[in-house]
Amino acid sequence: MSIGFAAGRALRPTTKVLPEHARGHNRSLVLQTLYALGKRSRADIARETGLTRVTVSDLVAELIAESLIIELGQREDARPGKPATLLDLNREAFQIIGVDLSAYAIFRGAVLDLDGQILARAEIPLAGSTGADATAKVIALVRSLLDQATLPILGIGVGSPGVVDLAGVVLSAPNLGWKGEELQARLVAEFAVPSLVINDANAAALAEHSFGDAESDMMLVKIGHGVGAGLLLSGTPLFGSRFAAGEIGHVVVGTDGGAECACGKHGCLETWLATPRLDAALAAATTEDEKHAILREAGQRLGIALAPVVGALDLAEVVLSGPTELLDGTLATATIETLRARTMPEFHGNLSLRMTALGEDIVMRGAAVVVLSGQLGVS
Amino acid sequence: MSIGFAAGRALRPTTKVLPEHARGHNRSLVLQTLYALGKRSRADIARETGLTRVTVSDLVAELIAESLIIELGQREDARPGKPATLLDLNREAFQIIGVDLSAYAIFRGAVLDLDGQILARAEIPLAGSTGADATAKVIALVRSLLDQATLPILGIGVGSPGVVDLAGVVLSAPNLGWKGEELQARLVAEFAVPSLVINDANAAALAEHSFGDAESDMMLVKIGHGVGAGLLLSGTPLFGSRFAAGEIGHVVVGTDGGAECACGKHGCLETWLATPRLDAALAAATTEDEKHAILREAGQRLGIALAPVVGALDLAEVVLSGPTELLDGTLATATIETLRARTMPEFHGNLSLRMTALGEDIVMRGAAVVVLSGQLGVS
DNA sequence: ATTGTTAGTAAAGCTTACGAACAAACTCCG
DNA sequence: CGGAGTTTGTTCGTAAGCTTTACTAACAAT
Repeated sequence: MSIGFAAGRALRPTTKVLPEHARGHNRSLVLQTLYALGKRSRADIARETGLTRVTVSDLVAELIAESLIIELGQREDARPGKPATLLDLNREAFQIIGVDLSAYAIFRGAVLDLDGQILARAEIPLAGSTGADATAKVIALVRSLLDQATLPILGIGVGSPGVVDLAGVVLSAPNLGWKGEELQARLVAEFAVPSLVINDANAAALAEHSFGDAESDMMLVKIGHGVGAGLLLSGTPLFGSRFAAGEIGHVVVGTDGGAECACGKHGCLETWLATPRLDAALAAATTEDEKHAILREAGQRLGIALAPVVGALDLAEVVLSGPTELLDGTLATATIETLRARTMPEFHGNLSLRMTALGEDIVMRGAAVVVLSGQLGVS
Repeated sequence: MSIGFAAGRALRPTTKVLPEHARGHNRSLVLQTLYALGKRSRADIARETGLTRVTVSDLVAELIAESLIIELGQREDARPGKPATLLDLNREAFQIIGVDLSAYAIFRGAVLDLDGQILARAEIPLAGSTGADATAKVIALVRSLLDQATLPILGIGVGSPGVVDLAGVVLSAPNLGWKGEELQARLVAEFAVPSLVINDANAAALAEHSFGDAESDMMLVKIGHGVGAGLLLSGTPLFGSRFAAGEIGHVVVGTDGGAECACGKHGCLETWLATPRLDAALAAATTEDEKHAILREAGQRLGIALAPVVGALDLAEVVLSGPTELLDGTLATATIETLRARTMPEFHGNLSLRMTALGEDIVMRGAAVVVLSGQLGVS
């Protein structure tokens, strides 16, 4: 009496599932195996997935016909039995457009290969554009990237600030003046290419998971002009009941006041950590000790705000993304110390906090992951 | 190129899926429809699930053969066409054992019907038992409940305090002296009945979702001798990377010290909210104003701790479970006011906080939900 | 009585995955 | 060198699952 597909506890079923859906799943499973583990024979894939060689051969034939997989010739090493024919994702067949709308005053984008490597870049200054003008700049940026692509495009991925729903509608992005902007639909209409729009911090979290060997339960805190977070739970991004998960910039920290925020409250996380505020405070400081104290305070505030989240979600890992010169060092150290001091050591002793190694490209690469995941079921 | 079964974003596939799994899913879908919506004809179910009448008939025949569904006879109301044969879950066919190990100094249990109604109760004083003795008392309690059951048992559900993994091993429950206690396996070995052990707060959250019309993204905060939480995200309980999700009792609250906790830290959530502490503080208070202030303070502390969690997860609802005389009123009011003041009104303005209506039976009923969900895919 | 509608079933067909069996191609070892 | 054993990948036939099509049964409306 086995129910549902989730391991562990059963999910409440909500929609019918047909055998063809199961096939789609198994198809992705084959792609996933090749994507993650590299060159493999059909028999290897069968062993790793639990499917039979027959079924794998069938799926592989279909995928070869679609040019998603290629045969690489026979395996070299000498061993008994008929030599295996190696397969791999056809990594030379497609490219991906990744776009990052979260930087200050500039939209950035890149052409990436299926492994997430950046092949070409483009950017366009925002120059104060909002609303429809900002949308036009996104379109222009994507167009210039498509010109630079040298292979067919698997899809367009966009990491946008603000609240983004599952249909890629930017429900709210104050800085860009968007409210209910149907960006994903617009991209599909404009370019007739599969397009996916997702929140910037969620994209970053996915990038860190795919390319930065992050754990499956992690939180990525993105610090820039604003402060936001992306949450990965069991490897899946969390969207929240109103698609506003991770919007922690305006959560009040501590019980002792704090500076006034643009939102009207006092002591929001952003008042402690947004880079303009930090830069200003550091510029006003005269001694190294003062600067040190400012960064320590900021790190502690972040730790105070994150402690309940880390505890409630039992997170294994927190990753910071933002200007290294501000975050790495004193600030990060203060954050992890505060986090450890305010949570259960038994449960969270091996909690780790680190900077992302993906730098400024994290959102673009995360946008590429969204495309890979959405189009191939791979990540 | 549709991938995966999750709506919205694709999941990374991890295991093969066969047509028979799809059938299990659709089977649950039929049961779920009858469970949630009540009496229905085959044709009704077909319309609601999207499956064809043929497939529904086939599944129903199988379920009738297993006595999980019964035919109730023809629909009464007059309308054109052949009269429909109404079906329903065979609610008289099975009963469920639900056990709550989270109360102070006592284990409680009940025999429940498939609708979660309590048919009989039993309890056994803990009398200081820990370790194997405590386990023996669980077994004894279940045995006495099985004696009271009047129908075959669908399964045994247990809500245990502490950290419980997906195999029903209580990894850690300090008050019961359990460390790696394989309670679920023990119950199966002892009674040869499907058994499921889950964390008490998670069970409570599931009960609130199934019987207390809670939203799908909610947090249930359980306040008693300790403080813990159960999180439901898209209707699914969150377990966390080390199965310790919801363990917020020892998260430090605020930036202004606080009483010393049994864990060694100062200002843990439990030092503000655990019922023995609250009772003691209230007993020491002389005036009504003082008592009011104590409850206000406790509520505010809870709000301070929950605000980052509510913000990060974009929760729509927080439910409190525990002694009504302490929680309902001043404390709950202070909590929701604090929560609102410390989160984004745009996103969380319609956040609601309320007491559970399920009272002391919440964990037992949640344990029953776990059985229903695990055995039938229904909840 | 005729017409039209609804419920449920039967038959046939398609898709998907599986197991059995086999040919090809290799290594190993006497 | 040549047989034995191993491994790969394919072919063939089968079982399971859902769909479409077509049917019968049973009713209301006219």
